[in-house]
Amino acid sequence: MIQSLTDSDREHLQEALNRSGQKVTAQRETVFSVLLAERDHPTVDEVFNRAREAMPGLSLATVYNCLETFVSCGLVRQVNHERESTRYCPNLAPHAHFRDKETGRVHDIELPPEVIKSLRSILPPGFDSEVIEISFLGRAQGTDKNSN
Amino acid sequence: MIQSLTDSDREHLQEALNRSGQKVTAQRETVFSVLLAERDHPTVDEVFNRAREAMPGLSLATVYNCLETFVSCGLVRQVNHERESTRYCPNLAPHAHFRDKETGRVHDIELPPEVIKSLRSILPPGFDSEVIEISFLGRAQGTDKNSN
DNA sequence: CTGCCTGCAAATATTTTGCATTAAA
DNA sequence: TTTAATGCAAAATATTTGCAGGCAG
Repeated sequence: MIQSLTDSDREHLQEALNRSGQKVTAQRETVFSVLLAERDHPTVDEVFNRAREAMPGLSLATVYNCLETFVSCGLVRQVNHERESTRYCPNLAPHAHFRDKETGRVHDIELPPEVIKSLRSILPPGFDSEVIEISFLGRAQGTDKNSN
Repeated sequence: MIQSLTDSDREHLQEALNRSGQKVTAQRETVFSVLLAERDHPTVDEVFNRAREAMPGLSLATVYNCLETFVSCGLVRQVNHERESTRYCPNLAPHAHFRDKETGRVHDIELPPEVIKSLRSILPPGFDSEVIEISFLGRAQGTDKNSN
């Protein structure tokens, strides 16, 4: 069951959309609420299926549109894992991803500033990077709850 | 123009395939030589087109098969970049990737052991990772030659 | 020989696009 | 009212699969 947005999340969405001259729509609210509900980095298709529960008429193309919009206004990040479809993640704090080989589940791993700094330091002169994507692949024992 | 494998590279291929009970075929040699020739992390389709120059009858499905085989026996790594097709890279030394937003070109960035160590150290207990993928996205000035 | 591999074609899967309609601001 | 977003269907991409015949070991 997808719950609707809290006032605070709705404001967050509205502000980000307005900032880049985009409109708040019911579809965008629904898709955004799906991303916030379960922090499991769903694929487009997973988002589509979950969102349709709350909004049966919703189309797949609209889900693609919404996700692209969210990425473009910085509400959501795309994550690619090897041989996997693109996944989406509303956690904007700097973090790495850990994909469990067994379960396929994707966990967020906190990324301390000094690690980011040491990573940036390996770039040769002339290389300037805004985005760093870090993915681990392996096994996670114990943890069976959503990370974030 | 794709040159055929050096003896040393051919041995390398042969050994890796044998080790996992796979066979050396002309197609596999061709595909492997394509990967070694230009270190630009080509997509499947790019590999296909280049390989066909040397071997016109080659089929796309075979290229997919070959690449999967190479990945499975550790000859080649897959690289995924955001919103891009999977790319392939025969550089097995630990390294990060840097994708230039302007040119689309993918550079390899050397990854010092201490940086790898600091990355592993951020994993919570119970998380065990064999593979770390690090991608930078940004702009690279100057460098216009293949990195590797 | 024997089993793995190739090539083909068809099936899936994924993502994008054009356009008429609808809805937000 | 004006501009942007949705929904649909079709197209474009990307990847996988089944299977008959071919070839490496």
